[in-house]
Amino acid sequence: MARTGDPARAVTVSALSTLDFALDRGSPVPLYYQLARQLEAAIEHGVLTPGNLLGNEVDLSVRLGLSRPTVRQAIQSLVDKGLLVRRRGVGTQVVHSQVRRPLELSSLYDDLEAAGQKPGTRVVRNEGVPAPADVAEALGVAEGGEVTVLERLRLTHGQPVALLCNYLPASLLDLDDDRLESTGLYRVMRASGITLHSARQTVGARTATREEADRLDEREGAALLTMRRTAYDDTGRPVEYGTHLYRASRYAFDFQLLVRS
Amino acid sequence: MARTGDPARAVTVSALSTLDFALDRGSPVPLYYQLARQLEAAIEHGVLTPGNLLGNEVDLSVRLGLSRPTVRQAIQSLVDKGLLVRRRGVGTQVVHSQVRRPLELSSLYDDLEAAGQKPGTRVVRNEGVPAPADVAEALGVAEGGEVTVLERLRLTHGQPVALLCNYLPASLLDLDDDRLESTGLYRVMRASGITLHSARQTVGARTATREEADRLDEREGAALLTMRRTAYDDTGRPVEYGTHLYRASRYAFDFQLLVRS
DNA sequence: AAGTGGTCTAGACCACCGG
DNA sequence: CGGTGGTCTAGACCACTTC
Repeated sequence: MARTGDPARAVTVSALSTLDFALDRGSPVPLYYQLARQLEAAIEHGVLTPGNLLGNEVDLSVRLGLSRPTVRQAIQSLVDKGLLVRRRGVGTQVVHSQVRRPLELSSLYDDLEAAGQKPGTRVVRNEGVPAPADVAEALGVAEGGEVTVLERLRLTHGQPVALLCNYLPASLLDLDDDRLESTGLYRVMRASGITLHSARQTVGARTATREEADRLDEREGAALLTMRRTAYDDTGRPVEYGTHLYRASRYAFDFQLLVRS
Repeated sequence: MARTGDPARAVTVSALSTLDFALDRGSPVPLYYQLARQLEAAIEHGVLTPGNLLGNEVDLSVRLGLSRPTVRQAIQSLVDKGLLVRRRGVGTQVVHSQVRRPLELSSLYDDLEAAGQKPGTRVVRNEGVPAPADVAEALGVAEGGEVTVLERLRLTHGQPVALLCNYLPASLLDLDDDRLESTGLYRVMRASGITLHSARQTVGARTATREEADRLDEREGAALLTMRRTAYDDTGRPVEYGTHLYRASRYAFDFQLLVRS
């Protein structure tokens, strides 16, 4: 990031002009997406460093042989990700940022795997039951109507991390114990053609009861993180309702947020 | 053209064709934004109900006297908010959804106010101190360099809800105790021209120490929600680092998430 | 085959920022 | 003032879904 001794330059000009981008018009991948990915990679690898100006859109589009709207679409997608900031009359620059993990619908399995923890799962229960009142309301089914209940114990290094209890509309999909023990619920759902769209979560805390403490290998009265979630597919239909218990001594939720402007 | 009276139609045609939108070309408000707001209002007020098809973009643009890209820009902004879903070859429809609160950089003050709780604040501490190691790292200043420390007790109905400890770079802004007691920290920062851009949060839980219990009016060993956060402005500069403690019996975090597709 | 959204072009004018 | 991004137009062709 050699801040040169040139006293007149407050902001370094980017090395973008020396970069060459490989755009393949024959590819089914959209041009704006190809460009966005390559810009992102350049930022990731430090070719474009924080504070660098990106150069104006018109020049860039001419150099790349693209129209300006297409270049804008690429840039906009990175702005939406929080990697770039645009200022009218100034230009587009790379944001300084220590961490860039996006906020996603948190899947405990994926989180643990990303942390290199090799998660394990023990399916404790997997059967059809009449829906209790809270479940019926969350899933939009009649109280007492059949739903699938799924109870799992999540482990890392052989130690319990969380107790997961999920309810799904009956006959939504086949929940094979073996598949559930080798991956996360959301992956099983996605593989069955269910596209998650949104979810509502509530995160709280409470102390462990005697029974919970036993199952999680904690002491009675230990602090637990609680999470209640309803997830919806892209038609707005509820596809999952769950209440989860996490050992606070071994797990915390980690978010990266972008402020809507 | 209009759908024939085929009774076997699964999806109702929207009332959009009977709606009239008022677009003011003289206004400084962008046309796509005017349209987006009016579509959003129509959804909000139930004029466009979940499952309704929106009608194709070309017709809509002709009817409104706008170009298709402009109409698309309006629709896209609502798709990004999770209100609409587009399917190639099918159309654009309103998403069924019980709740539509977006996830935002959670400000406790705003959250409580939105819940009609009339939050109160007692500023316990507000002074310059040498930065401890964790604060120095989070804010990107030298260890022992001066930072402003702010400790506040947040109340509703005269009862403590949370104990907030925040650190800010010294001389970032004037923190007037009176203003802090009448509103939230983020509002004070915004009013000082600081535009928040992103934040990283970690949410966990633990049991209350004797002293914490006293200050929060809880019992020793009660479950507390913990939150650690670093917030950045749009240049990527850290502007705030905080560690917060919430009474789990009186507060929980509530999120609405959209899945990136 | 017909209809939809997805992508792309080659221009245009405007609003804002800096010197 | 010149340069930047912000907005807008009027077309075009393609990919996908449904009938």
